[in-house]
Amino acid sequence: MSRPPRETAVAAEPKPGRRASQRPTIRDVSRLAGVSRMTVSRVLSDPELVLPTTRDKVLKAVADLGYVPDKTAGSLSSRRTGFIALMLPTLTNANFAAVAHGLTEALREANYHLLIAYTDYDMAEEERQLLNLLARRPEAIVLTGAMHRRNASRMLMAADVPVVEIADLPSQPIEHAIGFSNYQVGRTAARYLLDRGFTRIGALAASPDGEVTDHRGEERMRGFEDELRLARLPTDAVLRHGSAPVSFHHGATAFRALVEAQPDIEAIFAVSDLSAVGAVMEAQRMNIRIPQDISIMGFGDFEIGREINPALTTIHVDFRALGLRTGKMLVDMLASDATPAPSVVDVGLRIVERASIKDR
Amino acid sequence: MSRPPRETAVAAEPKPGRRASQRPTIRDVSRLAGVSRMTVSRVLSDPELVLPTTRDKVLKAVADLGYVPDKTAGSLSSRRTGFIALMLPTLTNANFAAVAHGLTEALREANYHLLIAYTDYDMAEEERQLLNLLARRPEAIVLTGAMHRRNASRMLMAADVPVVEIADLPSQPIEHAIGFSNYQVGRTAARYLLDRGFTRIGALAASPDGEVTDHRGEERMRGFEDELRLARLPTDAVLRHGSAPVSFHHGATAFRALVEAQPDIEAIFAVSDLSAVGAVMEAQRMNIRIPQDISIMGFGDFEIGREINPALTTIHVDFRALGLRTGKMLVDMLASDATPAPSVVDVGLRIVERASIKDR
DNA sequence: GTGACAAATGATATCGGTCCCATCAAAGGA
DNA sequence: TCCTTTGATGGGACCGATATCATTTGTCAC
Repeated sequence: MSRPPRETAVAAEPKPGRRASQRPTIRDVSRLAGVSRMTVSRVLSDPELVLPTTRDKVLKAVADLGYVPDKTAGSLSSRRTGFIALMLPTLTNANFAAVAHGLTEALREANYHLLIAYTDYDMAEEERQLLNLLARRPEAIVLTGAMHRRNASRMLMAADVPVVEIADLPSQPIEHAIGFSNYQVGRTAARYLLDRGFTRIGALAASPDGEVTDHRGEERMRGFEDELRLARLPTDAVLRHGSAPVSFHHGATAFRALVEAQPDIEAIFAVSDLSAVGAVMEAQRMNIRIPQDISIMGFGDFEIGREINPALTTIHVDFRALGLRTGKMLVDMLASDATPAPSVVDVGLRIVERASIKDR
Repeated sequence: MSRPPRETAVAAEPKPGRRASQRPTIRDVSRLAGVSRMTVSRVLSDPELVLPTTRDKVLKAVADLGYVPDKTAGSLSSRRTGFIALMLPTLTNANFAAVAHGLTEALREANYHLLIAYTDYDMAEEERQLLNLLARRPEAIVLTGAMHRRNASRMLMAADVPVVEIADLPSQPIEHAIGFSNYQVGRTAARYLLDRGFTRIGALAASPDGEVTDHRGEERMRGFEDELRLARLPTDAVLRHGSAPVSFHHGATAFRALVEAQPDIEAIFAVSDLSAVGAVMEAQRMNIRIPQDISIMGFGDFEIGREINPALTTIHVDFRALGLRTGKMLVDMLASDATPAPSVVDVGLRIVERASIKDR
């Protein structure tokens, strides 16, 4: 019984193992170049180790095939994913975006890639996102804001991953922290207004009872109120209005509400430049002169504050530098596999005096 | 010769293979629960397949160990990374951030994670970032802006990954496109001003010769100039000033330069609301009344435009919806493994009439 | 009771790289 | 000359999951 005739010279059929992908692997490159897989791997990760002749053969094969190494496989094998995780409240805030930019820049040359997640100021979401991030096995994790659920903290301790908390100075840091004290921001703002002789002082913030809470903003308000109280001034003009996160519109409506409730108000600190700018715009519409009638200061030094009329006095924190610094620290830390002692760095803050506070 | 005595009852020493990590693996869970690894895997990915009793045993073991599955390993095995790559010019632009938000939201329930890279408007960087992204084996890749280097396009074609270009309508889409025509934005803006009877019409944009180029902004200007020319109007008041990307400050300085060069200017289109708002602020400082003396319109409908005085007339594109829509399309596409025909969707644009254009 | 079929679980190969160690050739030293 | 050292390359195990198929157990009809 003769076997049914088969085409001769069939190309070696791919084994029907799993569904075959078209993408070339390191094995294809090695075959084409006539070297072992290890040699290909070396050419791509540490070319010095390979003879120039061999290297060129390999690089040609790589180019011919359009080979792009699979970092998923590489990560699994080397136990280094090259990911740094970053958790933010939101991306739609220029200062948080600046943190991400600074981080990216610092990580770029060391060839780490940022893995961004954001919580929309929702703690439950933070916990979920944290799991997602951890599952990707980042080599370090950067958190914004110092308020975490118990569970989240536990997960982090267990994960055996360097943790850096930024943009705040937690009273009980998980490990490293690079930031500034939001509480001090509030106190500094109040002090600044007190030093200028204002006595009817108010503030614009979000209500902490909303669906979401901006804990960092709340800290600023706490500091602000404390400083007022120390000066034996009332805090009844500290307005919690609307829900977090604040916005230009928030500032506008809150300003109107505050002025209507407290017509004799002299100076206002807004929890964010966003609110402060909105307040200035509303003041224009209400024919209230800034700073002659009311002085306003904000926090965050957003670009728009420099451009409005009058330019906004604010408290500046260099968020991009914060990101850069954090990135540099991580790169150093991950390069030397020593585990440095937990550190807390205060990058400080700076009042930027512009024209929205009355000279007196 | 007797063997040296050894401790009895040593806990099974971990084989000294590679440096051992402390993190529990699926194997640890399976041992603790007394089931196979496969059963653990099923409990975590498709619990319906497992008997409730077994499931509970496994979940308890998972909780006791604090086990977090390693998606790197899972991705390699299943050939599904759960990553969607997103390439943006920058994160520090509210509209691009909104795209990222919309995308994230649409992808969340299908459990995809966004992998963000950005180029800072630099084409060489785009190419580098593209390689980084591709190496992570995303299941789809979303690009912003339709201008790519030859090489980048080739890499994408070869990568065998669904590609969606957004926020523009490329003349030669790589595959799918969801966006709007920046050229039409420019024409629409010019038409709007022409219809209102303005004849001395100018524009504020960045110089295309700088280190970085905003091709999407350039397209808007091209459309704007074309429409002016069709109306037989000069384009000499279309000012290219400073370098991309534009900012509030750019708008302020460009406005001053334009007004000084063309004192009789009646109406101005700014390539972005950022410039337009900066221009309005500079006008206030110059005691030029908007819109009585000069009318201004922008593009992008940024939040600040709603709040300034006068409120800014602008061209609105719903970037968040754009992201959402893209995400939904991808989720559908990846769920059915059919390869849909390349599609191009124009989400259109809308003029938002506010107070910065003079009624005449 | 028995066979057919479904449900639950397990064994093993595999994904695509890198780690570790072995091998071999060439160079240098005694 | 022979041994040691160094440099270049290769072989095979392994990273930690999942895909696939096999096996076991349970259910139901006849």
